[in-house]
Amino acid sequence: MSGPAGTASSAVRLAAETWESLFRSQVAVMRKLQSGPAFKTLPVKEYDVLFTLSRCPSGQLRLNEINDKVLLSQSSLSRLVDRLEKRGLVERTTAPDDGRGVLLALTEAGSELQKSIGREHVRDIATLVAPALTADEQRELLRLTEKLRASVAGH
Amino acid sequence: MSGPAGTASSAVRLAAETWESLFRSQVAVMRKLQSGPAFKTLPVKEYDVLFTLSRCPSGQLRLNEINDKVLLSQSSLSRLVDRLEKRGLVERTTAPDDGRGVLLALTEAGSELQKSIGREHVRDIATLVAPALTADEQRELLRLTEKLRASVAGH
DNA sequence: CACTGATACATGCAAATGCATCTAGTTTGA
DNA sequence: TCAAACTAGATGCATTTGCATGTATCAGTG
Repeated sequence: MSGPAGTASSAVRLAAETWESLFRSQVAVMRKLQSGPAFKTLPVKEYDVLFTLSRCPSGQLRLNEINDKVLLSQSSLSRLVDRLEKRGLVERTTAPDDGRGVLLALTEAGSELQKSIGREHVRDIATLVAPALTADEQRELLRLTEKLRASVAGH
Repeated sequence: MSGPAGTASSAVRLAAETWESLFRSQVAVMRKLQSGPAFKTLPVKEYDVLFTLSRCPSGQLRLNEINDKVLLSQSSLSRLVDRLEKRGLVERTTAPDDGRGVLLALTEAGSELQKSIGREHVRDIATLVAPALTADEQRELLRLTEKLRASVAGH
């Protein structure tokens, strides 16, 4: 180890406590959000897929791209998409440049439902987050979590 | 609405983007962590219960207290504890002051396993978090997420 | 071009999850 | 004091999840 005695272990401890706190805050917020009326018609994870598609400029995403954003196994996502497709909220298309791939796109109904739930969802989020942190603190939290995410994603 | 036009809506947007970033970073980190070899012997959620018990000064927690920390329904936690109990990692006891309640405590084997997985888990966390954020940034992230959690938990 | 290995997604099946409900213990209030 | 309302946790059952594997396509090598 480098540095004075105890330095390495306290760095490890700080990282662990930081993650623990991030994780618990996520649990606390998510618990409140998913119990709200916005998700009576559609589970949060299914909404999340609709949301991700709605944010995408091209309007289409590969399943494996979506899988990076969501905490679900590949097979679970495949079946989640089955359910969305059965409800007419999304459409599967074979990727033009890769015969193995599947492109997913929102249908009109899917887009409507996403917007409808999204409006309420966003209000719920603000109700939880705005009283907890100042705007500056929110911006800092946004910056730090984005930095963490980018670093972790890039191995 | 108060303030100049647009203020309220941009406050809502900031809160939503902050939450989104927090959530995605949690997904990215958790995905890496749970795919590591530390969780071959025990799923993350089950480890989390052992960990929570290990942190508790009295060594015992009520099921409903544990349920606040974990993103699981009451019934799922009940059965998760069944599995831990079947493996001899925890013990259920009727709460002395409330006949409805159940106190959960680690067994010796449970404590051993938690420590063993915990050591590796903590190293994995540090490997992800330390290269991503400076110590000061980690402390700030810890502070902000703890503030958020506390605010949300207190309604 | 055939062949080997890798990638993207689907599917069979066992396990985990959540909703609704049940049981039992506790608190409330008339 | 006692019935009604409430709370903690367990359980039946249908849905969701993940692991292992299957199928189809792609990429690289001789």
